[in-house]
Amino acid sequence: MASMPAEKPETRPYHHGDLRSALLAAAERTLRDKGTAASLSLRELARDIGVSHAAPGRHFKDKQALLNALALVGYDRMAEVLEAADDPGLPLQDRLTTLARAYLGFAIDNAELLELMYARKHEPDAAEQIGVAIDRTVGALERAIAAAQQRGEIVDGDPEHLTLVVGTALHGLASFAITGKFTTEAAMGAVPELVHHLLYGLKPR
Amino acid sequence: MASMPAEKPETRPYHHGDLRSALLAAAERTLRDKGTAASLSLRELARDIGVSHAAPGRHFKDKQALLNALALVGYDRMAEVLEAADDPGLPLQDRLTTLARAYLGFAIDNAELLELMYARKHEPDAAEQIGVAIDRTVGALERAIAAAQQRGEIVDGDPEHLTLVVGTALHGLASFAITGKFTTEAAMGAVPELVHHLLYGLKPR
DNA sequence: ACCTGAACACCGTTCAAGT
DNA sequence: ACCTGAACACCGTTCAAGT
Repeated sequence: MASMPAEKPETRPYHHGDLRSALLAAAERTLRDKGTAASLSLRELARDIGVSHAAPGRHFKDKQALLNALALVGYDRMAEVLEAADDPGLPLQDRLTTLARAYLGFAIDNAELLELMYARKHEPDAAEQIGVAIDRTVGALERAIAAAQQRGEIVDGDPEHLTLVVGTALHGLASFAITGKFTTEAAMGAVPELVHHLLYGLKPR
Repeated sequence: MASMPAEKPETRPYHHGDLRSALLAAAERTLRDKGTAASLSLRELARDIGVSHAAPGRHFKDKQALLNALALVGYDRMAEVLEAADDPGLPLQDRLTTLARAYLGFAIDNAELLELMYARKHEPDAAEQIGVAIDRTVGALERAIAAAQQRGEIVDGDPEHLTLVVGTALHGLASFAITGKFTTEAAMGAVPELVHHLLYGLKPR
């Protein structure tokens, strides 16, 4: 028995419960409401939960530490969404399109969280944790591509490099969608064509 | 004479000069030093420049307004860099690689600014200004692709859609580089292969 | 171990008043 | 028109003290 996934009971009295996850949950809710991490105050969080304003300091050394933890939550949830959406039985193009839609949908529904997730952090330990979280996220994509490659449906080459092509494009599209460059529908609608172009290239065949 | 581009003298006494651009310049410097917009204080900016802490309020209604203006500066500068880097005489693949390198280089050198540029803003007027700025940025890419298309070197289809393929991939790669998923060298090194895959596709020919 | 209360050194924003 | 000074209502963070 290596390590069990952390349990997250849906309801819980925080009067004496575990403040850490209460803070994370409240922070996510507030972030979604206010729309920006700048207008997120530890003191307000503490007030909402009903603890003293100094209490958060026991669980997060910093406001940034809370934000980092929240970003990690986001990565975990995104990985779950992608893993759930992946269907190895599908033909390559459909499989990629499905994954792309799942990623884009998550990104649009969690725009505020995404902003945290994609923020630069220099603190080495947080960066490392986020690194493995990203790898897990990209994992589903990489498996789809490696499988297709073994079937000869994809060009030879390092699967990691090939995954990068699709990964960067999806990431960029999500970013454009979030920034408001596209509507949700336009972004979602662009997915099939994007996947097609990635597979068949911009040069005439 | 429609509208002249704003003049920006390099040196200037701010005691009585134009505070607005002094604030923007100081903000960019501080942003670069501190690394994050959260640790950027209007009061500190005012102190550095030598005006009262209420003075910035005359020029930016909000801290967010300053940040928005700074993002716009970033877009303008990025568009300049891309337009300067574009060489219409180059063969398609080289031309795209050059543009990609220029974009990536700018992104890495101006990571803090990029974070501002790619932040979601709901304020309608700022969003609109940023929209046109993005279009200008993507313009160089779009011209390269449209030209190649007319030469028959690129697949038929809406040039805007085709540009999106390259644009999203570059944007995503820059984002990965900034987040620290790649070193600068790794990201730059990945460019030629990425462009190649975009042109020739992931499916075997 | 976990939380509180008070304290410190800051903030952003507003607004009358000055030049 | 542009800036100042004072004031208001907040912050994040620390630290002794409580339970």
